[in-house]
Amino acid sequence: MPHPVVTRFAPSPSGLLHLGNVRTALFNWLYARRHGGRFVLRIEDTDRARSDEAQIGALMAELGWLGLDWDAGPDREDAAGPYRQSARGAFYAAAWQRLLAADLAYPCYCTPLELEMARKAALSRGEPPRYAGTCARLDEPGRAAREREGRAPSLRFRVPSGQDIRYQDLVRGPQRFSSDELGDFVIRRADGSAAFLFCNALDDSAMGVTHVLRGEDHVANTPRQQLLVLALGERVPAYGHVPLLVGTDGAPLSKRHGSASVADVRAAGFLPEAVVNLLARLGHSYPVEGWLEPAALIGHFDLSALGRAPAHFDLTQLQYWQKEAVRRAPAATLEPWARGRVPPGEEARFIAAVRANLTLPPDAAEWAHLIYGELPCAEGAVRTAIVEAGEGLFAAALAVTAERVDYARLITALKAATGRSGRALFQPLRAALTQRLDGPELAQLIAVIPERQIRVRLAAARDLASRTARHEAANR
RNA sequence: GCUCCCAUCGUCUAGAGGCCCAGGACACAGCCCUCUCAAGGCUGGUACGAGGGUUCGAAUCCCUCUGGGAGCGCCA
Repeated sequence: MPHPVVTRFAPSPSGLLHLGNVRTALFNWLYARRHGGRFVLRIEDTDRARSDEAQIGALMAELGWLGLDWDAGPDREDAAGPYRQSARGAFYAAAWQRLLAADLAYPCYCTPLELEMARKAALSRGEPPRYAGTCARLDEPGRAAREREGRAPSLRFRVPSGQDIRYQDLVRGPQRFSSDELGDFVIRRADGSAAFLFCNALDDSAMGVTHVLRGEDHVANTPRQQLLVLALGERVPAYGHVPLLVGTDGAPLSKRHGSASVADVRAAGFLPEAVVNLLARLGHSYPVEGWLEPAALIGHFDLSALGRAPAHFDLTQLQYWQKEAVRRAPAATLEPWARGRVPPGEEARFIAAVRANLTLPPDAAEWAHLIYGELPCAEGAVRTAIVEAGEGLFAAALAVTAERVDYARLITALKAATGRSGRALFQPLRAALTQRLDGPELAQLIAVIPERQIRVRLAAARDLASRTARHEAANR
């Protein structure tokens, strides 16, 4: 095994973990696991102002929640670390020195304002707004003069001219760029911090990353990063660019599409397995339909099955996978949905009774109320069902349940007493006991509704039916 | 403004010149099963963005248009 696969996820800890980002993280993870390789987590926190420890913790918690485990990362350091860029200053400084010494980089004294004006000017001339190379040929006196003006320089990489850069994109196939389309780019900001293009590429090489799957917004970065890595004499990883995730309307996925971040879907109560089953198929097709356990997700993952068109994230698809996930979830996963809403100790029995009717936690809350709560007076179709059945049914039911509640005994007795069966029997009973016409099997429900509530509800139904009957008789 | 990429049912997708008047899944509708809902089973409608080529033959190849996405930063 000459080249063990190493992939990575390199988020910047600013803001929430976006679904589009985790999808690329997932692809990298799947690819590494598929090939028995390593998956590493690197925190890109060079931009100090935008990062904080709490965010890093949250980010790791969310990845872990999804089941994406990493072999090395900020909490699992190894020889290739440190895995947070804020701790890699010395390493970057050494690289800048080497580039400077070889004249492959130069200080740039242009101010943000000057650059902005140059960009606008280029744009109005119909040219791409790339760096013009103003400081590229500055000699020592020129630099000294600018230093005296108090300008803090950034450091730019000197992009060679007239070079052809080609690479084989893992998902887009052969790519070709001319270095002349690339402006000299900043590798160290004026404040001394490392710029993305630079530290991202450098760290990938230093950490032995062999395959980089990332969003297609990085395609144009690839030739720059290759040039840079090559200039430093390091190894270049293979790159694959996956299309971005968009909302149902085709616009980039954002808040207004509902759930756009891992935090959102998690807060809504979606299970990680559901999220992963969906994400793994957005822009990637599996040869098998239906639910896949992590091992199968890994086993069937295939780079050549990655698509090149933007994929739409659709909440109704997530709902479907969620139902599948709930169906398979161990009781312990679902019990928290019940906690605090059902009598202590009843969680397991409650979940067992209603799980087929659950998709998200609010469903559990609703059923908990219908089962254990005080129900108001019946209305609408529920009321009609009760009234239509008549007082006798409920009176008989109360008689049979006076001592204890036994489902089989109750049904048998009611069939005998009323001559009713099937829908004519169950529907009014269901209506009286849950105030719903749909729901889990009655046997299941009766097993969890407290006996006292059963009698209260049956009595309420009986009274409602008799009151209505008298009322109608009086009106006649 | 310039450059690059993409384009099959509402959505996820299969399809790499004849196997496709386009297959599967989700969603939707109907039926069956069933005390109801869900699940399950069956059935149905809905798509190759448009126009030109190439070819005996095109969803598949080429061109134009249209639509979408991305990039051109001291943002990552």
